[in-house]
Amino acid sequence: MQTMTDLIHAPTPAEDPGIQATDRLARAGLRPTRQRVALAKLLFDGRDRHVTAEQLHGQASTADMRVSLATVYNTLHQFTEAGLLREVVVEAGRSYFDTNVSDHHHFFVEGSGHLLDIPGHALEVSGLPEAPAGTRVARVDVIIRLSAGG
Amino acid sequence: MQTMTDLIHAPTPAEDPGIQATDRLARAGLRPTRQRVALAKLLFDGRDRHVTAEQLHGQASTADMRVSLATVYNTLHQFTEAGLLREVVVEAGRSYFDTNVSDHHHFFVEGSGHLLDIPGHALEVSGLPEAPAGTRVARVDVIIRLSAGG
DNA sequence: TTTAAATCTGGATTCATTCCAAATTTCATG
DNA sequence: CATGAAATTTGGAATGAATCCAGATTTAAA
Ligand SMILES: [Mn+2]
Ligand SMILES: [Mn+2]
Ligand SMILES: [Zn+2]
Ligand SMILES: [Zn+2]
Repeated sequence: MQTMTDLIHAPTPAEDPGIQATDRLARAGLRPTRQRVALAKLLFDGRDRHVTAEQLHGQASTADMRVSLATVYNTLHQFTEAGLLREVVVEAGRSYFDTNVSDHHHFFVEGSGHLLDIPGHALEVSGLPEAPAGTRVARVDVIIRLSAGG
Repeated sequence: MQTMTDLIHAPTPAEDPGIQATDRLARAGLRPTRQRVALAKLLFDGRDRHVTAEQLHGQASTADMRVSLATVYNTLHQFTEAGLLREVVVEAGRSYFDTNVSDHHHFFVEGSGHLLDIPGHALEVSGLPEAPAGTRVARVDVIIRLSAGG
């Protein structure tokens, strides 16, 4: 549930890499439950991360945090809805969650399944046709698929 | 298995939209089994199509062709390996197979799951960073995600 | 505190896709 | 045209990511 105080904040989480997990949740209007705080600490450690639910669940287990896989899925989706994460689909049957919510694109290394960020300003897409009537552009994803072997 | 005669052909299937299903298979070095010919007829009807395995299986059933779902999957993958199709991933948990194997990109309409082609020449991606050492660019996919509501 | 709403959880379930081993079909060869 | 080895097909089982569910627990407004 949203409370009045959620509406008076200006700064975006992405702008402030050093903010604490609890603050981040508060700003996003999410209750700071034990599980969410724990997962936020793992996710927002300063690096840009691209993780699957299973990977994050594994990392939490390793760190002796008790969180069910169902909650990891719930949390990742909640964080995504709140704009704290972005979902990236590059392979059928697997979703990555990206802690970098700024405008950017990706290298995808086919064999390893690794995602690498390409800053949005580095890459330019020109000649975009108009969106079909009755639709609007929600997002432009550029995925550069890489194979091993230079 | 490939035979000697597979190697002496020049023209690419994509260049000749009117060729028969059996010819297409022969040129790709695939045996013209009843199932493959039937599916090729459905797929390469002149239009550019983006179908899932389930959709194609449904269409085959409707047309009173008896083909198992396992064979549809096998065939789609074989056609893709042979360069007759291209696999497109835009949503987790679902693969589309594209009869347009020329260089192009896609609009993806979020709600309906529809894919629309954007000719490759219409769109230009500039400022591509160099591929990381030990890798080469296999493909560049641009996906423009559309939401309903102009 | 009290208590309703929100959240968490293990287990069942869904669903696309893959796997499997037996049955059938294709086709090079004689 | 017949033979046989290799390729292909197939129904059903298995997989694995993701979702669903309903009961137990936690959060936070009042
Ligand atoms: Mn996963
Ligand atoms: Mn499908
Ligand atoms: Zn990223
Ligand atoms: Zn296409």
